[in-house]
Amino acid sequence: MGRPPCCGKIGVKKGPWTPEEDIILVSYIHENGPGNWRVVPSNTGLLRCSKSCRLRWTNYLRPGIKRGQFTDHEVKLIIHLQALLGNRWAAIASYLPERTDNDIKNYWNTHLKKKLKKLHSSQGNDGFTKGQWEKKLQTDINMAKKALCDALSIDQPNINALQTYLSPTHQKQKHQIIPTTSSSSVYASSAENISRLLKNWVHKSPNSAPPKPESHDSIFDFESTTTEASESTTLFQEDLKSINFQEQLPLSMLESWLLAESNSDPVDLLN
DNA sequence: AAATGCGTCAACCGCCCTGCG
DNA sequence: ACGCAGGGCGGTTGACGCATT
Repeated sequence: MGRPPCCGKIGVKKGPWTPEEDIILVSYIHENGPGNWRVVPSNTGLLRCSKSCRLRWTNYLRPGIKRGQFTDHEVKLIIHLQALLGNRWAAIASYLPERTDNDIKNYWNTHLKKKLKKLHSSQGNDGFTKGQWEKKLQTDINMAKKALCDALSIDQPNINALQTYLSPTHQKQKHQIIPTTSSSSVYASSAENISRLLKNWVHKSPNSAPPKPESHDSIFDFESTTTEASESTTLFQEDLKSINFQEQLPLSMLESWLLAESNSDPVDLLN
């Protein structure tokens, strides 16, 4: 038997929050800050369970939440991140700080999932473009998975594997299908780690230009500079050893990997 | 105008993880 | 080492509003 639900107590209110309840909760958090949700109902007099209060705050009342229509950019990001991370909505939401995981999850379930399914089913009939985009995306994901997983083994051949993936010449191999051997969750944690390392790696280069998030080439040009290849590899290895599993894949890197090579736009395809 | 269907999204449920005693 | 409780997260539900018949 599992634990009884936290909201199972008699007298605990369920359902939509009223404006009055919202005001009480917001003013309490304004004074005391978020956290220690256990004491919130008793301290505020709200007939809600602590979990409900936390959810209301994080999903609706918290400052900085953007509501309403998702922009094309946000939609692109969600599609790509979902492909990379799977249904890890909290992780995906960390790339869209103004959106909540609940919002993104709802948007995916109500808007994108259906459209992508439709797109997928129509792929066989017409669209070379649609198929081409999906194929590219899948290929890139598979290559990234393999290169990053290999690189995390921290030996020289595997470092080379990652560098190969990151190099401009990789683009010429982009239609090569590499079988997926790892789960998306394994890849996700690897990506988070590798991100910081890649970022630092670029910054440490004495002659490299500052990284431009918009430019996919500005990042990759650096490691094509052969005179620094040896030093770079050393730095790269040092960074690999100091991997922090809590770090996040930089948005610029993600976009560079996944968007720069796509001629067709997934958002357009969904319209 | 009423009935029905469908889409949307806030909120809930239940499982898992983590910290603490 | 163990159990408990709180918090986090993903999946699901159900109320609501709009569109269609």
